[in-house]
This record gives sequence, structure tokens and C-alpha cells, in this order.
Amino acid sequence: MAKALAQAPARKGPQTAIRIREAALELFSRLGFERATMAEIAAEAGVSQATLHYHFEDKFQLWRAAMLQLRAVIGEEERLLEAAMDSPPEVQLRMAMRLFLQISWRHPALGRIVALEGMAGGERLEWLDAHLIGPRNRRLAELAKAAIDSGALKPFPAEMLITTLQSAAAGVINLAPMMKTSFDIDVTQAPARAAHEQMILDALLGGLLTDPSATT
Amino acid sequence: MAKALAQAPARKGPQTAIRIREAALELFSRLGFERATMAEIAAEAGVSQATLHYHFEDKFQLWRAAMLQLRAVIGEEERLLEAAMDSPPEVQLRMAMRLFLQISWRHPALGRIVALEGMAGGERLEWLDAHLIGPRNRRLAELAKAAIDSGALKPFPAEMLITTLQSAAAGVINLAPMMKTSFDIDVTQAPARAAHEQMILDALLGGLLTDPSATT
DNA sequence: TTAATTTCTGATTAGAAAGTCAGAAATACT
DNA sequence: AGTATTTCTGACTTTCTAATCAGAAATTAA
Repeated sequence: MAKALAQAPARKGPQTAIRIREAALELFSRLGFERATMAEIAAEAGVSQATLHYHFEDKFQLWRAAMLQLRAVIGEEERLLEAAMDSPPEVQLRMAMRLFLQISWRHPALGRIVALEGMAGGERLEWLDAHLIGPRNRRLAELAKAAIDSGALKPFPAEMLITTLQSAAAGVINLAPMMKTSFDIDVTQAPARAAHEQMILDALLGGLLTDPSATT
Repeated sequence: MAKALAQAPARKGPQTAIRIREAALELFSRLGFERATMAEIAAEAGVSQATLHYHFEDKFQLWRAAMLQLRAVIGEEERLLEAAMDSPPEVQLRMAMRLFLQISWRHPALGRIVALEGMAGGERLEWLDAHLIGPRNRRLAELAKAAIDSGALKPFPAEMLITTLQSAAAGVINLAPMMKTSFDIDVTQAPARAAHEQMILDALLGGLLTDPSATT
């Protein structure tokens, strides 16, 4: 079932499991768990359906494996934030927002997954909370509380604030298909992305901070 | 199949079809089209699965029927907005946001549906755009453009702005299960809802308007 | 009451999707 | 070379779900 010894893989290169995870991540995040079928994922990865079951026990485990790929992404975010741990909380918060935007554009699957499972609740949300989003959510909430305590941020409930900021930042990215359908706008183009980043940082933090000029 | 003559209904009262639509709306909006099964909807409505097919041709038509219930909601929003058509655009926009918040709390299904189908794209998004969300989206974008032209709003791309405002406002509402899981907060309680409304209006429009003190 | 109509259900069917398995194909080891 | 191991696949089974249908139950109309 799994590789017992260190050995170069056969047949289709060492990338098979990786390609499967990537295909799974894309389809799971865009369509949700049940709408994404094993057959589709297999086709997208260019392997047979049985190969999926060779590498991954079942659909749920494939889903978890795909999600764990996002941990590297989260990890990167965390590392960059930790480097700025000595800065005032509102500066850290602004940096977190900027990071979140960049990462969301590069890995739109994360935001879509959170939106999908965060709405539905259930087993997969529990898993996501434990392994991916929970620690980050609570860390960011603490950051917001600190910024509020220091008087830099308006005193809104920190948890709602964090969720709202993330929803606002991910909105246009997640809803790219709707932007195309309703407005005939392709937001994935570079100029649109730049305008979006500008807008989110300017509009949201410009409105939330008690003294917007404090941070760049 | 359908009622041919005006006649009082039999058995389970005239409410059967309505109850089915309500159950369908709740499940479709929370879980998405495929994850919501006909059996679940039937159970939730307290009827047999076959009854669903008596009242509605197939699953997609049941989905559309459930969505059309939301048109009354949208209609209410539109009517109240039209009453203020002579106000300056930024006042209308603020009123639209306030309305959106109230309606989203009362009918959380709308925001969830938009989030679900707006991410996935496809046939149902096309239908939603044509029958529910497209006209409203485009009207709000025009409103934002007018507010920008008048100098009341910062010059961001109007379509992104509208989508972001709606995403921000609906975020906490849609992600209520995640708020519970990650923060153990039940945002459906009245005090939380009031704080949320306050936060959205203050934070978002306070940041976006060039002169925040202009509107109440 | 009787007949007609509408509403509803249990039983069944057809099809899709996840998951299994024996064995083929490729590679690594000796 | 030959053997062992890993990787992969086609064919199959099982489970789940939408959809069908004949007829029961309730109601109305006569």
C-alpha cells in the first residue's frame, strides 16, 4: 500500500501522488467534497480511478491529504508573521492582511475550502479547525484584541472582525465565476489583482484603524 | 401533476409544497445542490420522497422553486431602495448595505447560495444570475459608480467593491458554523447580530467614504 | 352514496459513484 | 539474466440516490 523502502517509484514518475493531490485540491475546493467525484479527480490527474485508491485509502483521506498540502502555505504565512512579532499589533495585523491577500491569490483553494466547509459545518470543518484554520483564526483574533487594547483598532468583537476581514479579502477571489457571469470581468488578470489588493488594504484597514496614517 | 382546478387540497394541508420548498432552501443553501439529498429534504419536510417528485418534476426544478422563494426577499429589498432613489448615491449605498445586513440575518440562505454557486460556476450560477442576483449586482455596481463619480466614494472598481462589501457583510453570517467551531461563539444571538451590524457599517463605509460623516 | 380528483406513499428501477481485487507493467535488486 | 517490489489498471461489487409507478388515502362534487 505505502512505500515500505526508500526506492525510486515505477511507471509514471514520482509525481503521481502529488498530481492526484493537486487535482483533488482544485476540484474539492471548487466543487466541494461530494460534487467532486473520484473519477473526475483521476481523469484530471491522468490516472485510473483505482490508482486513487492505491495511494489513498478512501475519499475522505484523499481530501485530508489534499488539505495537508495547504499546511505548507499556512506555514509560510506563519513564518513571515513571526518575524514581525515585535512590531505593534496593528502593524502585524496589516501585514497579516497583506500576506493573506497574496497567498489567497496564489492558492485560491484555501479560501474556497474555508467558505465551503465553514458554511456546512460537520466532520470536515472539525478536522480543518484542528489542523489548518483553527490555530490561525485564534492567533489572529488575539492579534486583533491586542490592537484593540492598545487603542489602535476600533473596539469591535475581535473574532467577528477577523472573520469579516478574511471574508472581505477572499470575496472577490472566491467569487471569480460570479464576477465573470454577473459583470463579465476576469478578476484573475494581474491588473485586477493589483487593484483588488489596493482596495482591500485601503478600504478595510483605512476604515478600521483609529489612526489610519500610523502604518504604511 | 399540478393542480388543474381551483380546489382545496387533500391530506396534509395546503402547506405541503411550501414546507418542501422551505426544507429544500435550507438544505440546498447549507450543503449545496448535490450534498442535499431528496431523502433528507423529504424527511425534513415530513413527507415521503415520492411526494417531492409529485410536486416538483426533478431535483433541479425543486432547487429553482426554492430559489424563487428568495425572489420575494430580493423584491422587498428593491422596493425599499427604490423609495430612496432621489437620495445621493452614497446614502442609497449605505441604505443598501443596511438592508442587505437585515435581510441576510433574516434569510441567511441567500448569502449561502450565492457563495456556493458563485464559487462553482456552471448552470445554476447562470440561472441565479438571470433570475436573482444579476440584476441586483449590476444595479448596485451602477450605484457605486455614481457614488464614485460624485466624489463621495473612493475610486475603486465598482464591481469589486460591491462584491467585497457583500462578502464582508455576509461573511460572519455564512460562516456561523465556523465561528462556533473556531471561537465557540454563537453569532445568531441578538446581541452578536447588533454588534455585527454596527461593525460592518462603521468599518466598511467608514473606511470607504471620502467623508464618513456625510451620512448617518 | 357514489364517482371523480387530488394528494400522497411503498416498492421498485436505473444509474452513478465509491470502493475492491487479481493481475499486468514497470522498475529495482542480486 | 532472474526475482522481488512497487506502481498501476480493467473489471467487478456494493452502496447510495434520483426518479418511476401502481395504487392507497383523503377530499370534493354529483
